[in-house]
Amino acid sequence: MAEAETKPKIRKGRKFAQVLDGARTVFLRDGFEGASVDDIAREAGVSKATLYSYFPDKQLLFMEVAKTECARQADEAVELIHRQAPVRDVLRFAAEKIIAFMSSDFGRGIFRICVAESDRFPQLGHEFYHSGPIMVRERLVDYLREAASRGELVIEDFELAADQFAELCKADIHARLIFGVDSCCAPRDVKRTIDGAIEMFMARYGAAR
Amino acid sequence: MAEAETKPKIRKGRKFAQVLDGARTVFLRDGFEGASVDDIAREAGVSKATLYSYFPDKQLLFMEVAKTECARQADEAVELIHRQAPVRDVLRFAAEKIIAFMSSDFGRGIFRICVAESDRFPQLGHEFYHSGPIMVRERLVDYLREAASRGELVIEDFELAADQFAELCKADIHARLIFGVDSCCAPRDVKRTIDGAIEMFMARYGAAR
DNA sequence: CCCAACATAAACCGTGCAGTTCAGCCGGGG
DNA sequence: CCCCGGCTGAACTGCACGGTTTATGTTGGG
Repeated sequence: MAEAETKPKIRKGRKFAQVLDGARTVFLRDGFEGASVDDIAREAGVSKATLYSYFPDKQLLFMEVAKTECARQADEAVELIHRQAPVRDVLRFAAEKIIAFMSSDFGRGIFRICVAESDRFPQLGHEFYHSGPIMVRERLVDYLREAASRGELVIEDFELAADQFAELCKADIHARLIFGVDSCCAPRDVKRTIDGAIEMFMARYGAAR
Repeated sequence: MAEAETKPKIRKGRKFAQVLDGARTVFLRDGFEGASVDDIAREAGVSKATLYSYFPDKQLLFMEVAKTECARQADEAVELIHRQAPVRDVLRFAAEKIIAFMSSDFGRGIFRICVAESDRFPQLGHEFYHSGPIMVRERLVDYLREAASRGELVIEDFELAADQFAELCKADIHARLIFGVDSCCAPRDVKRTIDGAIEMFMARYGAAR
């Protein structure tokens, strides 16, 4: 699944990863327009000529970085769940993961850049959506199905329930992060949001107690 | 509240609004970096010289547009609520308003640009946050307080409850809009999200029936 | 009718950036 | 020892853009 290896457009070689890494850093920091190829080459510790020997142009390089990062994002999401613990514990674990991701520099960076560039690069938005939100939803749905079959939850629309939970985890926090109001999110606020999300979710979907 | 009129930095004049309008269009379409001053002048039907006679530079023009648009956004939010209707109806009304805004070209545009530029222009993120999400929260909190005092709802943390509801309205829809997957949101999906949000909110905060 | 203030189009300047070229350097394999 | 391919850095091209200037209208008030 990972390697098609047959793409004709991009050469490989010793410093390939180096270039990609530098590009990652700079694009995530400065966005597509903001990043200069010279910056990227410097950051990567590579000459511009070398960079252009690997990638035909800035756009392709950017798309390659974006794709790689989306894949990485997906990896992060995969190890989300699959537990037999009490529902509330599993939900808390998932919530913490979700919030940790969106608080991280990486999470914020890739989100920002995808939002900003997703109409200049339509497939980028698509890629991000499927490797992020959709991935989370799928993991969550898997778990919810199990829990429901054990009679711990009562859910009709699993996709919706999953989306709702993920959304609840963002309450207050996501906006503050994105728009940079008091950049660091106090653990107190995080706990409040998580507790709130779990409480709400259980009130709606918890088996009648 | 609207006019301080004492700002020394920006001249007024006949074509002031024209310029601002053109800038609005182009910035919302192309972002800050993407927009060229020539484009803006052309769009505004004004010469570049005229434009620069009103605004000292691109940044100031941008901030002025952004501030204006944030204010507009706030206006949209204000007429949200204050009703005596059944809770579910009021919530549905609010949800429709929220979704309508974020589906609109204007809503998507300003969100995108604020996300993209909020670290180049820190006060922009701040402005957007306060004239958007915070505004909605305040209206919602006002209403929730009333409803709670009438015994129709039982809520401890009103701000959290308001944020949660607003967040629930985004489920699935927001991401799809932002990242441009099947750009138009089917009314069916909207209804599903709204119904889901209301159901969840009432399950959590509805007075014991 | 004229003058002053404002508007316009167009040329212009400096800068920064994507992308190219080239002369040279390094390391490894014949 | 030499050759060859990858790498380097630095210079260079072309272009687009932010911002300024200029020479020419256009308008409206005294």
